[in-house]
Amino acid sequence: MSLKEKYPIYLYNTLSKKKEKFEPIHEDSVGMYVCGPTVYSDVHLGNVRTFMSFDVIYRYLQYLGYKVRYVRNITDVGHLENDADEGEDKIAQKARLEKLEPMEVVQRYTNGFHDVLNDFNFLPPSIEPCATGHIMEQIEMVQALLDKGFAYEVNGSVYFDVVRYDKDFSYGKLSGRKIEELMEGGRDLDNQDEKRNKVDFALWKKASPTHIMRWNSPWGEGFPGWHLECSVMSTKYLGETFDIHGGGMDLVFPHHECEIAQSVGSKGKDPVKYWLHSNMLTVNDQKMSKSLGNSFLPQQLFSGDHPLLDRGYGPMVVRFFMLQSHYSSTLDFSNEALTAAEKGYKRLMDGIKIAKGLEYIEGPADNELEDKVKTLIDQLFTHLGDDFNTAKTLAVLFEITTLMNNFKVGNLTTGALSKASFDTLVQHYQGFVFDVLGLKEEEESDHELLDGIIDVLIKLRLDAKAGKNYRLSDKIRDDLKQVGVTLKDSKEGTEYSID
RNA sequence: GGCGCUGUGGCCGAGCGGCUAGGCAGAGGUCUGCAAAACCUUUUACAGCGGUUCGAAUCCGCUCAGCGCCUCCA
Repeated sequence: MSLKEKYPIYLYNTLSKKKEKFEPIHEDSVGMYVCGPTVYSDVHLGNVRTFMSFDVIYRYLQYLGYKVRYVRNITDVGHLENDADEGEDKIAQKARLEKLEPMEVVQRYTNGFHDVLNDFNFLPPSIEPCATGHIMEQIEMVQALLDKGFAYEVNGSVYFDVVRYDKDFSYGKLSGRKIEELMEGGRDLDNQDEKRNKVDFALWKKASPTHIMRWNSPWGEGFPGWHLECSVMSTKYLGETFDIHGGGMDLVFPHHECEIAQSVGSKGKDPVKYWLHSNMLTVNDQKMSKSLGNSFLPQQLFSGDHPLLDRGYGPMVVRFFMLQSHYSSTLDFSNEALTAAEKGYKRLMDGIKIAKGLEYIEGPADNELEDKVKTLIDQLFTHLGDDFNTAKTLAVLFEITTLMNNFKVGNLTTGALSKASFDTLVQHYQGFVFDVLGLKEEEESDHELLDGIIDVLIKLRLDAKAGKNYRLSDKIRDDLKQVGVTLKDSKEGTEYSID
C-alpha cells in the first residue's frame, strides 16, 4: 500500500465550507495553482506566510508520492489603483516615480521575491508564468465571454456582465455573497458609468493616452483586467478543471469569485475542485499590510532593523514560528513569540543532529516503546493529512525529539526497537522536518576550519581539567562564550554550538 | 450598512462532545568541579451569562471585546 493510499488527506474547501477527503481528478497527479504576488514592490512577511503554507502542501503531496504540477504566477501588469477610468496601474506608477521601464520594475521585484523565497527555503514551482506573457490567451478568453454573451464592450473596454451571468449560474458561491446585496451595499466608486451594473468587473481596459503598458486587441489598445490572468494561466497549464487553487483569504472576494465566473462563463465548467485559503499574518491583531504601514520586510526581520523588533531572527526561526499555527488561523507576530520559536527550533534541530549520529545497537525488545513509535509515525501523517495541520505535526516531532534525547542520554536504548522501526522513525523524523516542513539547519555546516580550531581549544581545556586547572578550563569556556560559542560537556565528550 | 471570523493557562498556539497537544517561560530534582545542554517530575486554561446533553473549551442563544472582506492587497 502506497503512502498516499495509507494516509488520505482531508482538506477544508472554501467552496463547500467543509472538510473533504482529497481525491485528485487524475489518480496520481495533482494540479495546484497559487496566486502569486504583484511585483510592484517588495514582498512582506504576510505574503511569505501564504506562500509558505502552500510550499508545505506542495512538499507533503510529493512526500506522499503524488506527481504535482505547481503553478504560481507573477503578476506583472499592475492592477489599477482604482476602478476609475483614469486610474494608473501600480507598476506604471512605480516606473514613473523611479524613472524606469515598467519591465525594470517588474524584474527588480521579481528578483527580490525569488531571493526571499530562497531565504525561506521554498521549493520553486513547476511553472511560474507571468501575465504579460499571456496577453493573447487573455484576449481569447475575453472574446469567448463576449461570444457567449457574458461580456459587453463599451468604448474600447470590455466588462463582465455579472447580472447576466448570475441568471444562468450563481455568482458569489465561493464567498457567500448575494448579488442583490452587492448591488446595494458597498462603497460607491467614481466613474462607473461605463458599467451596466456596479458589480460588473473589467476584462479589458482601454489604455488612456498616457498609459505605458498597452497591447493591441480587437477593441483597440488596452490592457487586461484584474482577474483574467489567473483564469487564463491556470487553464492553460492545469486544464479546464484542476485540483487545488490557493491564495490568501483576502483574495476570496472579489478575485477568486471573478475567476470562477470567468471560467464558468467561457468554458461552462467549474475550474477548481478544492479552494484553499490561508489566513492573515497580524501585528497587534491587525492585518499586516502595506497600506497600514505595519508590515515587515524579510530583510528587516533578519537584521532586526525595525522599530517593532527587538533584534533579528533567522529565516528558519520564522518558518518554524509560522508552522506552529494552522494556516487557516490568523497568526500574531511578536518578539516574545519569535524568541520562543527560536528556542523551540533549536531544540528540534538538536534532536535532528542526535538522530543523525545515533547507531542502532541490538538489545532487549520493548513492546510498549515499539507501539508508541508506530503510533508516532502514524500521527505524523494523519496530523499533516488533517488539513495540513503543521502545529499538530510539530507536536509529534517534539515527542520524537524527546525520544532521541533519551536515546542519547541512555534512558532508552535503540535496540529496544526493532531495526525496521528505528530506521523508519529516523527516516520520517528527518523527512518531515526537512522535506515536508522545509526546515533546514540555519548555519550551513561549512565550518571545517572552525571545527578544527574549536577542537584544539576543547582539547586544551580537557588537559586543563585533567590537571584540575579549572581557572584555565573555565576561562576557555567563558571566553568562547563571549564570542558566541557555547561548550556542552557530556559523557561522550564536549560539543559546541554557535549562537 | 451587508457577509464572515476570532476570544484557550505568564506568552505563543493546537483542539471540532468524553481520552496529556506542543513550544517558550516558572518551580523542584538527576547529571556536572562549577556551568550549559539533556533527562525526570510539576504549577497556571478555556471572555461572560444562560441552554441542549449522562457528559461541553468543543453544539445552540444572548452579552461583551477584537478582527477580516465588501476598493488593490497573500
